[in-house]
Amino acid sequence: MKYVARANRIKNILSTANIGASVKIQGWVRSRRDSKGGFSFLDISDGSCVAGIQVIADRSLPNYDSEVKHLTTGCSVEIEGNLQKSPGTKQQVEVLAKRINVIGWVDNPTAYPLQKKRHSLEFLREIAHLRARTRTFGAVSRIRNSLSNATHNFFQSRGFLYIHTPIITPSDCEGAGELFRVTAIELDNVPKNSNGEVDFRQDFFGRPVFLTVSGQLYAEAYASALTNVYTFGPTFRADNSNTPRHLAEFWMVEPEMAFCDLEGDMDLAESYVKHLFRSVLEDCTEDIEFLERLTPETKIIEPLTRFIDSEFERISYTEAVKLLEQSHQPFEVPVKWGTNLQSEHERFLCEKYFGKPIFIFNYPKQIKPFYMRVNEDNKTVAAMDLLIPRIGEIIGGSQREERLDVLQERMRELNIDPRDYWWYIDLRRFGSVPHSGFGLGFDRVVQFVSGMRNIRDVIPFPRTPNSAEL
RNA sequence: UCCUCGGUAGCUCAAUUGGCAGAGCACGCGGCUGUUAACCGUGUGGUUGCAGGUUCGAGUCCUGCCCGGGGAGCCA
Repeated sequence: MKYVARANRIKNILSTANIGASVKIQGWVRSRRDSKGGFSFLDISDGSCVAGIQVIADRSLPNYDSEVKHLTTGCSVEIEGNLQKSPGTKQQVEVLAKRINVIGWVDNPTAYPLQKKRHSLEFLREIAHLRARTRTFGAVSRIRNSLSNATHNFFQSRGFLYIHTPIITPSDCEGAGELFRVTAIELDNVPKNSNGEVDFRQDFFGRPVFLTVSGQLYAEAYASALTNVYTFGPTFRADNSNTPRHLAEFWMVEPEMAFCDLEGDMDLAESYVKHLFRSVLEDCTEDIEFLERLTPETKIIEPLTRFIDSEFERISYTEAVKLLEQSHQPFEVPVKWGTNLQSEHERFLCEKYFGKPIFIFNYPKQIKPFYMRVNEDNKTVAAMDLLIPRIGEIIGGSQREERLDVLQERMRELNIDPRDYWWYIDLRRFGSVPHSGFGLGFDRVVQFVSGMRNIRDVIPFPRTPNSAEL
């Protein structure tokens, strides 16, 4: 038997609903229900849409008693038949099977973890290799794909170049969290120098290297030649963060624009996020509706629509602090200019006070890294965060410090060795330009759009502290 | 990492004051004239997270550890 990648999948068969047409479907059995009439209903899914297709398997099929009656959830099948109008109320059309081939049995149905009933997300997380077969994870996967596609469409249509920044890097991108070390040294035979320290000169790269925590510094180099660029790749943080919003391996979209200031940065961020919302609403309507039905307490479509049609709020850090002070809310931690805003503060502003996505910009320079551009007041830097309800921060960005002397001064203040950043400093010596960029936590956007509570459920195989089982 | 709640059958959960470890679903078998969380009957299924302790007796109480959820911090 020959197999080819098929274009005509269940989604297409259901949407064209061509009564009488001869169809072939390949997929996995979601459930089998035996009718009183001596035939069976099969619910078949191939991951192309939320709905499965109903197949009528009559007892006149030659393998009805020997095979069809023994099909269980998870078996893979190939079915040929004719599309007919369904007398049932839950679907418009169904397939009257002429031939049912079982491709792969579930050899021990009791051991197959997925059942017809609803499973907890925590349980499904333990069987990440099978959870894509559920409606929920199918929907999330299609949404993730759509957002990914929309990302490229957005930047490509604006002339941004997609660049591939390195995954392995000697740079620790100051302030972006803990690093995973990459080494080819045999850990039971570590080379030491005369001081008893690990001798990285004997390692693969002849120096210490890490997995990237951000492509930003490299993107700056390319923006300083190609004007507008973006990266979209995996990012690694070894922070011991145990929250529903953090992954040790996540995906980040990082545009970087030459000749662009902080306001231009926020403008682009706003356009981009709205483009994502708009296109996923259109592209994955059924998936989003399905997920919203699953968790009715989490509204998705209404806020998405409202955010697309409204201006995101823009407020400076200093104004935000004032607002919080005047709010008379019973915060656990009091607001104080010069310190990081607490989650409760951000949530109040974003969810309660404004009720929509907000940019907070111009943060105190003492809580931000060396590369952010120092403002006129010499107290704040041109940084911005975009917060959205329910998720919190999805974007962190800034205008970069393009002035050589100011950059060097900042590095001295923060005790950063300029020799580690010689090439980054070079960019300020040779045709420096004002430039800006940001990083968008892609998985967090998927989380927001899908309504999933835990970020571990929007990436196929999540990596978190103490968890990389498969 | 800290705070907090939890871990009982393959899954979702119950078990009163410390007193015989249960139900639904799944799976097997039988039944049923179009089902769709199918239904009816019946059967299989347990080291109560792990290791100690208290007690005549521990799923239940105590100590330590492991794992999971929620919150916080760090961030995207």
